Amino acid sequence: MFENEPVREPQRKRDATRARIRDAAIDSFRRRGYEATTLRLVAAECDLAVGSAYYHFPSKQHLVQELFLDAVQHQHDDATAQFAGADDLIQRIRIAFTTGLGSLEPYAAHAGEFLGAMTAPSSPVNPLSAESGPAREVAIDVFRVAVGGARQSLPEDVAEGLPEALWTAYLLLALFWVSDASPGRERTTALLDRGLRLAAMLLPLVRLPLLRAPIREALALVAAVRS
Amino acid sequence: MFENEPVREPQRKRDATRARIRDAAIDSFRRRGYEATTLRLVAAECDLAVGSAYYHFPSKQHLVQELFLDAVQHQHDDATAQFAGADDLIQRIRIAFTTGLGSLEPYAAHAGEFLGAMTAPSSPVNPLSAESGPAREVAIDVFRVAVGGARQSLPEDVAEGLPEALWTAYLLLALFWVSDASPGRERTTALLDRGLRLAAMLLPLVRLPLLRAPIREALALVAAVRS
DNA sequence: GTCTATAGTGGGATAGAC
DNA sequence: GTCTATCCCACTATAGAC
Repeated sequence: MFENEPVREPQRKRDATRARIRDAAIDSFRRRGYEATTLRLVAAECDLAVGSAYYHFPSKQHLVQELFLDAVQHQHDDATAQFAGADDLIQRIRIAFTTGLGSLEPYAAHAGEFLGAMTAPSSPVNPLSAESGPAREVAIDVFRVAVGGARQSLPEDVAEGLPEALWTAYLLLALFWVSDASPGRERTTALLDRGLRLAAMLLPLVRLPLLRAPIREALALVAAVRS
Repeated sequence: MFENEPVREPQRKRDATRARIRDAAIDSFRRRGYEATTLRLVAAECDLAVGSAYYHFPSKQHLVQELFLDAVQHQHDDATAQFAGADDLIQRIRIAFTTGLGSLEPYAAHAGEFLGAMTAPSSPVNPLSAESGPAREVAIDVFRVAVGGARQSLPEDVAEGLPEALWTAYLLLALFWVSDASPGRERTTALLDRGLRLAAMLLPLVRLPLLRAPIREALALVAAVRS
């Protein structure tokens, strides 16, 4: 209230402990996956009691939230770096997708275990949940920059709806990626290639009068998914 | 080996017990949802011990499998009845979708809880898993009949790839439906309407030479998802 | 305000006796 | 085939130490 020190000191300690738990949990998620990561283990690796971990994070799923924030931050940084040398729309979209999947790569061995936590609508880790808002904003922004910085010009409604549509497509691709057991996840790469080739085919047709109505309808459909 | 009776009798008992557990579980899933359904409760409602339930079904998820088999059978029956009076392609596709969602309606209150069990790639309940094969075949067949019995004729490759593409779209619509909290799930209905309107718009364009390549690419993309 | 220690609940799943 | 007993987990409760 009247002094800074008594507040700031505990705050630093609080944050330091939080960070220790966070880092140990993320490390364990990478090495052991979601299910084999128990809060007993995480707490022990921090030399803390189980109750202390629960004091800082109300549930195991909230620790997964930290993982996603970390991953999306990496995606953002990697994409930003690669966007510098690319002005073609399709190429920039590819960068947005591949950096996203790249940020999940450390968890690839156990990726499927996280889906259960992610898909429950009541889960804080659900990509559409309020608690996932910050991570979601960063992710969508990557797609906004990808579209906005491209050399090609798009009809206004397409340019506006496209980033969210791409983010939705990215979630679905990640869903596929998780189940992809092919060597080097080549099936996911092939699927992405096909999607981008399709996009490249549709790009020149986007101003065709005959296709205006279907395109508007398709955009409205994607917009209806999030609203 | 050498007689029928000693084999057949236990077989009947075995099936009867299995059916009791199955029905009690499905009933509990409807009333209590996935999480609140415990095998202790289900076993108690069958006057059995927990271990006995596990003797017949190796996991809770295998009981969800029974639920899906039951639901898809209802979809199949309802759709078959309604197909009799409809020969328009779009209308038949609508029937396939609405009967599918209708078969899930009894579980609507707790639908989200099942997603976690469904999306884990290792889960037997995953729609793409080997164990889900029987349920999947019935479901895809509904879409095959919907397309095959329509008055409109389609290019051969479209007619062949469309049923699986529609089934995939149905899974995605169900994914949306699960999270749809709008009154009467009207957002899901609106989404389906939009999708069908889009399909109706594209239908007359399907033989347009300019669109042959993108359409083939789109079908190949969906086919790549299952393979 | 931060953390520990401890004990407990109830759930999925399993082992082994009968 | 069925049971009882048991394991390990996420999570909660609480009382008190620093």
